[in-house]
Amino acid sequence: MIEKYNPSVIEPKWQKIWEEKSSFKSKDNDKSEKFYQLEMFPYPSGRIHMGHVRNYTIGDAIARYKRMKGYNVLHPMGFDAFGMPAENAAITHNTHPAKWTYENIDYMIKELKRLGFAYDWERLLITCDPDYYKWEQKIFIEMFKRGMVYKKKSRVNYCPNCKTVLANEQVDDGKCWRCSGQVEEREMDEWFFKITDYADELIDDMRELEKGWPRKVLTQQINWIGKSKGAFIKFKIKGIDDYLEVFTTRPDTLFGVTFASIAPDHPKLKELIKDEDIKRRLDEFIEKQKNITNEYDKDKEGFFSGIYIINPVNNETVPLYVANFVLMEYGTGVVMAVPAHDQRDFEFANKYGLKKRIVIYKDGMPKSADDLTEAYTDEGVLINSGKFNGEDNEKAKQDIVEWLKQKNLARETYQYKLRDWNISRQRYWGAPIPIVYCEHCGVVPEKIENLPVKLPEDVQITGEGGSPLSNQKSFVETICPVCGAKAKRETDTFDTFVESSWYFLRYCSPKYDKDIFDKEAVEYWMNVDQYVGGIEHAVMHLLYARYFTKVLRDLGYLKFNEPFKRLLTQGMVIKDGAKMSKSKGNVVDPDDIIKQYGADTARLFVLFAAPPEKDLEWSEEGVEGSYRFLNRVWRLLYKNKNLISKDYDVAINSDRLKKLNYTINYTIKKVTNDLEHYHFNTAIASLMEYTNFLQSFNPKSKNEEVLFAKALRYLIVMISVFAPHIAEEMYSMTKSQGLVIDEKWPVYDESALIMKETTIAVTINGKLRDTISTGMDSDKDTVFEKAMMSNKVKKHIQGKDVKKIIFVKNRLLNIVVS
RNA sequence: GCGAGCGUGGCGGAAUUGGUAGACGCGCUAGACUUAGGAUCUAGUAUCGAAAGGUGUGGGAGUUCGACUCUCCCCGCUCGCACCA
Repeated sequence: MIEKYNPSVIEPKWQKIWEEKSSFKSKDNDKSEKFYQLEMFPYPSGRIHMGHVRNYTIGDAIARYKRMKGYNVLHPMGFDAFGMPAENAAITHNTHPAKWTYENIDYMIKELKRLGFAYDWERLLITCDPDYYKWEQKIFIEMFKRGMVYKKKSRVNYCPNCKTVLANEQVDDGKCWRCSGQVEEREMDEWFFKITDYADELIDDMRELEKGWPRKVLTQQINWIGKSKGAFIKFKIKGIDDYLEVFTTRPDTLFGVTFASIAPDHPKLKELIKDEDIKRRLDEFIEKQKNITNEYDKDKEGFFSGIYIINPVNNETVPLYVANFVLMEYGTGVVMAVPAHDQRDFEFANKYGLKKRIVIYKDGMPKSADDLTEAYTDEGVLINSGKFNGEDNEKAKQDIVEWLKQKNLARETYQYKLRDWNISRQRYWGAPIPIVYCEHCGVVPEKIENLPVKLPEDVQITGEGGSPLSNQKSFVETICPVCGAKAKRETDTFDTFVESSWYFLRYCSPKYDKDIFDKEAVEYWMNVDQYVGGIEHAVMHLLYARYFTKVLRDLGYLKFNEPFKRLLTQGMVIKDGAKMSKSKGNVVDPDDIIKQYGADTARLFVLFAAPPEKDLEWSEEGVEGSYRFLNRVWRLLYKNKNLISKDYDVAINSDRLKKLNYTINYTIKKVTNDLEHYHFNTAIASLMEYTNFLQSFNPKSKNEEVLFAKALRYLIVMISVFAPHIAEEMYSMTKSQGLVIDEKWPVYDESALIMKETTIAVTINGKLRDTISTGMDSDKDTVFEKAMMSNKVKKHIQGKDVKKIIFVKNRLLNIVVS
C-alpha cells in the first residue's frame, strides 16, 4: 500500500484478481439461499453511458451486499444485440451488422470490466448468437403449434425512414420512437402473438407484484391493457335485414342516442352505402384522413352515410355518420352517439347541427340539451328513458342490458385497448422467423432439429428495396420440412423485444444445449429477486416479459406466473436540467470519469447523489466530493495501517470505548437497514459520518487501539459494497488472507446500542425550549423535575398555568401552558 | 382532459413514519499549515435580529399537546396516457 490513493493502479489490479479467482461465479444448486439480481441488459450501441453506469452500479451494490450476506448470487450480464442501429451503421459505414455489433460488444465489455461490476461473465449472453435465438425459434414453433401465434393482413405503422414496421408502442405521437420520423400506415401480412388472450391474467396477476413493483408501473400497464366493461348492442339497419353492432360502456344512455358514428374503414361500410356520390366521398375522406398526422386536437370530421339505423330501446330511426374519430380497431367500429353525455359526440353534434337529448339528470344541470356547454358524463338519474325513468344510472346500465338481452339484442362484454403483438419486422438484423411456405403443405414451421434457422452472413445491407433477406436466394429457397418439396422461407425477422422477453431465463443455464433452458436450473434460480432498469420500459418490455413467462408456463416449461419479484426503476441521469444527449452536448463519458477519478468514485457518486428512483443531476463538484471522501478514507487507513490485527477482543470499560463501540454498532445497524431498503445515499452518508468520527478519535490506549482497528476493518468491509477496489486494497494491507468481498457482512451488537444517558427535548406548547440529559428510561416525573430546573424552561413557564404534560419516553417532554 | 407523483437552505438531498427540521455532501466564509495551494486540517453556514427572541418544509384552512409527515381546498412542476365509445 502506498501513501497516495491511486485508483488507476489499484482498480485494474483487483479486477484481474477477481477474474482469476472467478469470484463472482454463481453456483448452480448451491445449498445456500439464492438471490437473482438482474439489470436490464444493454443494446450494444458502442459505448456505455451514464444511465448504464447508474443502472449497473445500483444492481452491483445489491448483488455485492447480498453476496456478503451469504446468498448464492446470480448476477449476469449480456447484450440485446439485434436491432436496427446495426443495420443503419452497416449502411452508412459499409460494414456488416455482425461486425459492428460484436466490436461494440467487445468494447462495452471492457468498459463494464473497468467499472468493476461483480458479474458472472461466464454467463454472458449475446442475443444475436444462433445458440441463443435457436431457442427463441423453438419457442415460436411451439407457440405456433398451440395456436398462440397467427398471421394476418393488417394495417401497420410503417416508418419510411427506417423502412420497417413498428409496433403500436414504438410509435410516439405519430413519430418513430427511434428516428422520430413521421410514421405512415401500410397494409402488410404480419405475424402476431396473441397477447390479448392473456389480457385478464396480465391484470389479475398484478396482485403478485403489488408489494415489489412501483405502483406507477402497474398503473401504466393497467392503462395500457385498458380493460373496460360494457355491452354490444344491435341496431337494425333501416330497409335491409341486417344490423350493426355497437360497443358501449354507457348502456344507461341508450335513450339519448340521436345518431351513430362509424369508422371510415369499416369493412361493411362500402357495401352498405348505395349512393355512388357518397361512395366517392368516402374514398376522398379516407384519403384525406391518411394525410392528417395524429395530433391530439385533430378536428372531428364526418358526413352522413345515407344509412339509417334503428335504436332497439325506442325504435327511433337515427342517421349513421362516417366519423374520423371512430376507431375500427376498438369495439365494433360503430359507436352509438349520445351527444348530451359524451364529449366527443357533443362536439360532433354541434359541428353538424345534430340533435341532443338529456337522459341522465342531476340537480343543478340545465333542463334543455341546448343549454349544455359540454357533455354531462357524471352520474345521475334517468329521464326521457321510458320505463327506466327515475332509475339510478349505475343500476340502469345493468337493467337496460338485461332487458335487451332477453330480446337477443344485447350482450355484456369486456373490451381492451391492448392489441395483439406484431412481431414481424422486414429487417435483416433480427432472428429469422422459422416458418416455411410450401405449395402443398401451406404454412409450416421448420423442424425443431433443423434449428437454428441461421441468418445468412453474406448479405449486403443497402437500406433499400425491402427486407434484405427476401433478396437472398440461398436463404429463401429451401425444402418443405413436411413433404420435402421445394419451398420458401419466411423472410421477416422477430421484433427485438422477443429476445428480451425471456433472456432472464436463459441466464440460468446459458450454455445448455438440449432445450430452451435447463428446467432444474430455472427452478433453482427463478424468480428474479430484484430487477433494476429504466422506467421507459414500464410497458413494453416488462409487459412482454410477463406475457412470455405465462406462455412458457402454459407450454409446460415453467411453474410460476411472474418473472420479476421486485422491480426498481431508476431515474435518469441529467445534466443542466436535461437528459444527457449528444444533441444537447451535455454528455459525460464514463470513460473520462474513470480515467480522472476511478471507477470507485464514479460508482460512489451515482449512489450518493440521489435516491435510486429519482433523477440524478450530474455534478462535477459532487464527483470531486466523492473522490475526496475516498481519499480521506484512504489516508485514515494509511495512517493506522499498523494497528489492524486479527484479534479484536477487548473489554469495553471506559466512556471513550463505549462511545466508539456504540458508533461502530450504530453505523452497522444504520447501513444494513439502509441497504435493505436500497437507500444507498443515506448508507453512504452514514459511512461518511463514521469516517469523520474515526478520523477524530485518536486511540490513546492499547484497548482503544484494538477496538479502533476493529472499527476500521468494518469500514473497509461496508464500503466494499460501493467502492470495492479501494476496499480490497485497504483490506489487503490488514495482512489477512483472502478478499474483502468474501467477508461476511457485519452483524451489530444490540447491547452496544444501549446507552446510560439520553437527551430529551423539552417543548412548551410544542416549541422546543431546551434539551436535557437524563438517564435512559427515566420516568415522566424525573424528567419533568429536571426540566423545571432549566432556566430556559422556567422563563417560558413563569406566570402561566401548567395544563398538561405529554411525555414520550427517551424522546420528549411537552409542557402545555395556558 | 384523464391518471400517477412531487414541492424542504444558495445546490443535491436527510428526517427511525405524528415527537429536537435541515443528517451527509457540494458551495460559501474565516482561520491553521504553507513559497504557493484549486491539497489537507479546524470552525462556521435556514432566515430576521446586536441580543433576548421571533419566523420557517409551495400557499390557505383543519385534526392534534405536537404536523415536512394526516385531511380538505388552491398554486406550481414532472412523468405516463391521449378521440378506446
